[in-house]
Amino acid sequence: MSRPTMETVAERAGVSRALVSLVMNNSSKVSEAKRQAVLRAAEQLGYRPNLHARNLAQARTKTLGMIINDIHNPFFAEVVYGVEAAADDYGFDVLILNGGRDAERERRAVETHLQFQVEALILVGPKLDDDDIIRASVVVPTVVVASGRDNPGADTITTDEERGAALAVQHLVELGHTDIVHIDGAANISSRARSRGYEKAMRSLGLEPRILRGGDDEADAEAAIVNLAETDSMPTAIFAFNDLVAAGALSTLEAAGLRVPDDVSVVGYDNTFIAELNHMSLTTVNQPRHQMGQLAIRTVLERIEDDRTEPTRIDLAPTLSVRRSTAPPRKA
Amino acid sequence: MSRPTMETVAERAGVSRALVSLVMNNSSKVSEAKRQAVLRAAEQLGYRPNLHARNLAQARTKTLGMIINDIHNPFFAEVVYGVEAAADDYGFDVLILNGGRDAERERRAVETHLQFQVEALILVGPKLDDDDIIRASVVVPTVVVASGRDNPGADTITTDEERGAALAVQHLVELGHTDIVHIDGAANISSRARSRGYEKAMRSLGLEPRILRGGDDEADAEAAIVNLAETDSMPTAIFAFNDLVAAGALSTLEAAGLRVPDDVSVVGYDNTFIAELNHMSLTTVNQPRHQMGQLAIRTVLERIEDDRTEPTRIDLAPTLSVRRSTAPPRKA
DNA sequence: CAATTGCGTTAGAGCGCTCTAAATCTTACG
DNA sequence: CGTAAGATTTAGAGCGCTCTAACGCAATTG
Repeated sequence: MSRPTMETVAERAGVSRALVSLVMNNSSKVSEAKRQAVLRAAEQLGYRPNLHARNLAQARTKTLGMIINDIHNPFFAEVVYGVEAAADDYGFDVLILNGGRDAERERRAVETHLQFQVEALILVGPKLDDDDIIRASVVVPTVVVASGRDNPGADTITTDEERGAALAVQHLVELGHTDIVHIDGAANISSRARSRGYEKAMRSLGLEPRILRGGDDEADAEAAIVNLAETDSMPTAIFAFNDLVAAGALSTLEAAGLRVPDDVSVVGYDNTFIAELNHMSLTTVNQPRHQMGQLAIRTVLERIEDDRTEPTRIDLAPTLSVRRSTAPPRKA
Repeated sequence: MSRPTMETVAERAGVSRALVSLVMNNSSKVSEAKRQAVLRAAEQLGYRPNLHARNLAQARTKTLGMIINDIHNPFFAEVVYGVEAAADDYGFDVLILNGGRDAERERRAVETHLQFQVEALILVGPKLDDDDIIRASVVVPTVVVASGRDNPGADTITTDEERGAALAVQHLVELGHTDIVHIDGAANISSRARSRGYEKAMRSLGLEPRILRGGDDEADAEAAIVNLAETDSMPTAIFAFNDLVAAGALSTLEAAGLRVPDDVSVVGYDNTFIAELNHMSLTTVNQPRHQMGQLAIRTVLERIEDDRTEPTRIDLAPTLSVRRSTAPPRKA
């Protein structure tokens, strides 16, 4: 037997459907007596408002759609918490769909969200290309978080990744390193900015940049370092594209008999869970993820409620989390 | 200006609303000419069906609600992928809500899902208590994944955690260990079964169990091991409640000058991302998470489509993933 | 005491869609 | 050429809710 409706509750409480509606939206213009009667009836029947009906009638949903690049990645989880905290404050529900590291899946997720009439779209580290994002942002306010680039049409929340890379270089140089290699993120979306930041920082300090092609996992790091050991000289410090690559560097270096940080210092990027593990204890560049999530909501709400129309771009400052994977070079 | 509706599309295509509906549900009884006309009109207008209206009219949503204990935890991510893959196969959308390690939040998430009229609830590692789960399962088919216990009213997908613990013990004993300590999960939901498995396995092999109070993070492991070093004797092997505790053990042991696995072997549980990192390379008990997710969907669909009513309980077999954190004891 | 005010309540239309039953149009056949 | 059988198409009710306008009634006022 199907779920009770407002009609059912109204009957049981001996009032009209409209009155039940008022109670459910706790309107002030309902007598205490009737309010109680309605609440009691609802309770007894296990009544729950049907959001679909409400959304239809109200022509708004108070719902936001979020798409996460990959739930596997704890980097994004922190952003999600920021988003949820802020959305709660404003009384919005957040529906999460998993992109699964696949642009096609993300495209379908956008479609699903739009069909659910979400009032805004929050894309966390999207794989989508500019056209996809433009197409979405025409329909509904869209904010892109942590994509590492500008997104036409949409609002953007990023951190300054060039600056993040510069922080890493500075830290190593201050420790006394001069021979610092960068393992980049290959085709990864943020790779460009980080490499550029590394290169600029090195040059501005009068050092020669050395960039190796990496990727975004441990194996990529291994390949890069093996290559380094065989055909090139081993540097005193490595700045990796992200924490996972840094982790790969750690194990590959130790397998080669080199100690971190005694022989080689390693810096990661993102300050994920991995970096925090005592056993890894990676010095790494931190992005204020929670804050990024919160700002995403604020930004998007400015469009919904205050109908702002010009795109916004917020670029936050990264910081460095120093741990035990960096130290002065041996022969310094 | 608001989004186009079926009415708009119908007008533009010069047909009735009903016909547009047929096309949108790609019914076979529509002439090719009209189908094209409708599709073209829809395309031009950027029409998207309104799911709320559809759900209302159909009195079903083809949507499942999933609640994840904590998106931070990559253990659950794999389950999510299993769930999504299976749901895709059956044409269901899966809405994800984050429990945030908080029973109250989960309760609200259940409520939200029910108001969205989801056809089933998938609870992954829920914090909810039995009553909450019963309450939910009365309204809608509910399946609990990886809760480590039976859940009245709901279907359950678990792995045999006692057996998992036994696998760990067996492995260590086969390597030659006899002095094996277990650091438990304290109040953690799965702690009981794992400890029991450890204890039984030890006794059945004629060994004396030693259980230390742990917890579920690195610090808990550290406390336990410091305690071990100071007031008790160091064993040759440690079986930790989970991978994170094992990671804590790793770093604490090394900080104390002990080498893993040369001096002490360490086994974790869950085969998370951490265990896989080369630099950790933890031997650990693996749960078939992807499969658990898939089975969750199958199970719940049996209720929705084949209206099964008796509760199901599926208990999968864990396996052991042997890596480099275990080896024969030094003096063997 | 009739008229006014205001509070609490309700009737009824409408949100965008599906679905049944009925209408219309083709086509085929005697 | 008339008619039955299909094939397409459409009208219209209804899903559960909100919202506007109006209603009933008691309290207030001149």
